[in-house]
Amino acid sequence: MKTTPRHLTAAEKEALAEIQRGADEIIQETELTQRLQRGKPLRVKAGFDPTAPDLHLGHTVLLNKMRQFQELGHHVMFLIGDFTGLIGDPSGRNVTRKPMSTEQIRANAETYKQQVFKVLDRERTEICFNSQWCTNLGAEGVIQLAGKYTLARMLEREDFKSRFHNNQAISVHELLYPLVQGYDSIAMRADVELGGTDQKFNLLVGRELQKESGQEPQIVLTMPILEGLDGIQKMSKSLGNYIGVNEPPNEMFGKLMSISDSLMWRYFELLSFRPHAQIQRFRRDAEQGVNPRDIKFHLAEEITARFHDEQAAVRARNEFIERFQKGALPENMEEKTVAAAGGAIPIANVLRESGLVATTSDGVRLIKQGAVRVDGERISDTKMRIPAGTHHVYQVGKRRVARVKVV
RNA sequence: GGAGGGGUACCCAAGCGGUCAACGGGGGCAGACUGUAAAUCUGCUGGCCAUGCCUUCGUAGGUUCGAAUCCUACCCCCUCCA
Repeated sequence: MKTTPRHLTAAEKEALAEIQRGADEIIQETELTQRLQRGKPLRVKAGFDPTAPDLHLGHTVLLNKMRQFQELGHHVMFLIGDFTGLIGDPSGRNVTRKPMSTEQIRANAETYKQQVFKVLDRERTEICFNSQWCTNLGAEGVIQLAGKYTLARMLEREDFKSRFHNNQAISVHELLYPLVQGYDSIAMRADVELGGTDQKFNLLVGRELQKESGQEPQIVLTMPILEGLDGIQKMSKSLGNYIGVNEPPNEMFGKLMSISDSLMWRYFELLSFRPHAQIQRFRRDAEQGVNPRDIKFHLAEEITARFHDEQAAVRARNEFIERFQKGALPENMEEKTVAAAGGAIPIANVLRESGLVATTSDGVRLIKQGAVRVDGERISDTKMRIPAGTHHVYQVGKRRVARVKVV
């Protein structure tokens, strides 16, 4: 039975637009508008696997959306899947995931908490652990839960389906994952659940289970998966194409500046809090010949300020300009001391021991390629020896610099 | 349980007695060009006490002057049949 739709007020329209921003899919949008019109704060759930203790910008896409809900006055629940962590989310996997130990999960949950409040409002966030209600489910509860879903429906899920067809193992407990996640929605009485597009199936199971238990089904809102620095693969730590929320300002700023122009718009869309109109204006500026680099500065500064502060961001920008546009040396260079055994030490060893290169062989290679400078002077002699008692600035490529004292 | 195929450097993938520290591609790094971008071109992409030496081709042995390449055993993965 549907309530007759009435026109949205201006404020409601604005709120809806805000919620829609960047979202991949909203199921069902009409349900969302209806619930918004009731004027009651929505209970918004987002679950996190306690497997990735170090958050990167990819994770923050979801956090940003949660933040938006907070600012619109809704109740945001940050769920740490400490119980489901015992199963391991099979989403997007082609192999069974190894379950984690309880200690690991607890430790990871702690690091999560420390990091998420750089985006979320601490005062308005409820942190939940699903072990709270899942532990008491018991064998009986699990069986009841399992009775609400069928194997055929489980196999609708792409990763299960392909594993099944390819004769790859699917452990029975993996089938429980979506069910337990759905049970969380019931326990939390979620109005909305947020997740990445890869979570769509799990989120939909939540809807189904809520319906069965007599609750209004949650609205599912999926966010796109953020591409990493390469602009192609998803941002992930293991691929090394990420920006960690705990990285120092210069690193963060520099990495953001290194992304391609097209990726910049994607980052604006998913990571920036700027009003949409302003981003549109940036786009027009770029089309009219404004150097995209200068627009990227705004992005890099905004993001760096979010995870550090405005001052740090400004400093990072200035240093970036000094270093890479003007070619100056960084202000705070690392100071290293290297011991020369017999009064002098080969340059490749200086590079290795000061951490500028990984191995002496690598150092030798880089010297041959003209990547090494000492006090700004390019070095070509791979066998050059550095005498003790000297203090020089060593550079390898554009990014690696250190002041090294040889003793 | 039966039959067959395969495990090579970060990943994919050649090689099947010496010329192999191992073709090629991807990725990465560096140089040129630039806006630390993209695109493009070029080089590099085991280690070290460095014109030489040492260790790598699933693991352990063996044959040989010499093995990633041949033999034996073991471990792991895949395909087909039951």
